[in-house]
Amino acid sequence: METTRWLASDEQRWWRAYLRGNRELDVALDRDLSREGVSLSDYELLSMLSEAEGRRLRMSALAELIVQSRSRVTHTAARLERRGWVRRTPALDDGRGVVLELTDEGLGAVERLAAAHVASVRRHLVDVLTPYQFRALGEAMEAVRDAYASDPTTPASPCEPC
Amino acid sequence: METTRWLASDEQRWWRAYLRGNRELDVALDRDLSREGVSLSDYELLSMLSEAEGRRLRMSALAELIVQSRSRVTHTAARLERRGWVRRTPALDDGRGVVLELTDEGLGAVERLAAAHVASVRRHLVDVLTPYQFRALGEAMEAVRDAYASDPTTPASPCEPC
DNA sequence: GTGCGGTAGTTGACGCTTCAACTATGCACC
DNA sequence: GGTGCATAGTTGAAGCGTCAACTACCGCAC
Repeated sequence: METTRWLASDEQRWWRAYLRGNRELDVALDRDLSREGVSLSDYELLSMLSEAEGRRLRMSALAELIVQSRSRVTHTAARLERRGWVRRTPALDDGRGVVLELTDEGLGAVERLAAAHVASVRRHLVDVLTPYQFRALGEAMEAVRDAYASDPTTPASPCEPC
Repeated sequence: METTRWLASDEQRWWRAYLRGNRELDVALDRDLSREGVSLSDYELLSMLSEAEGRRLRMSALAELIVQSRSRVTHTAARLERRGWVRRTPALDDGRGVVLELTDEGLGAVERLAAAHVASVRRHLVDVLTPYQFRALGEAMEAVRDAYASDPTTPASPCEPC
């Protein structure tokens, strides 16, 4: 057992800032969206669909895009289907697959929600940073995102040493 | 109704990077901790307690520190109490108050968890950034955090126009 | 010292997320 | 062409988080 490399005091400070800022941003965005009757994760799903070609995506592609389990996407899609915003159709090229499609009603909803959401993102994130800070934040998070993708312990890999 | 100021393409890109990177980091940290039998939010509560003077904190102080509702903290504390890691005692100076205290067993748990958690934070965040990037991330998130604190629509303010 | 509004914390019900088990299909190899 | 293993998606139960209602207490005003 090797000794732990603890965080230096600056590292600690930034890590804490990340934890708190992130949590607060999440709370604020979710609160703003919930006034419109959807959660942030509902919105993420809908907005990915709205941008997809033909406003349709495979369930698993959707799951990966929004970084959620397939099970969660199934449940969320079921809820959104009950609201008439989304429709499930079998995938033509793969008998196991399901394609989720945004209905016209769903598209209307996304468009309405998007305006509120963008304002919220601006208010709680973009506008509180200098353009330079925002860019630095974005680039750092790109590095985090890409590291995850190439992480061998990510669920995608079924067994470690193969 | 005013027209929406949409995100410019760079802004969009960084915002998306933030969303995904953040989600993936969350998933990774939570997965690593869950192997030790606790969730990230359990850990945050425990670690705040472990650093507090006398390893004790008022419920509401704890709630604010980890940016969670008092109700959630009550539930989490109840679960941790069942595991023998924390103890609830009445606050001496305020008949309404409850002080949550980390037990010796709880302290042992935090110390064990901390090593694993720090390694996880390093692996998924600190080590994938240059020191300069990490600092920029931390400073940006400090700005986000501080903006939230001074936001008049934050739950702290009981009524809007007063 | 009574009334009143505000704060601290809890509770239980409901809704969302997770997890493990399951069905069904695809794909490779013999 | 059948066996075996992987992938796609669903299901239901259990756990966690949220919300509104509730108790109990504080502190001030009168």
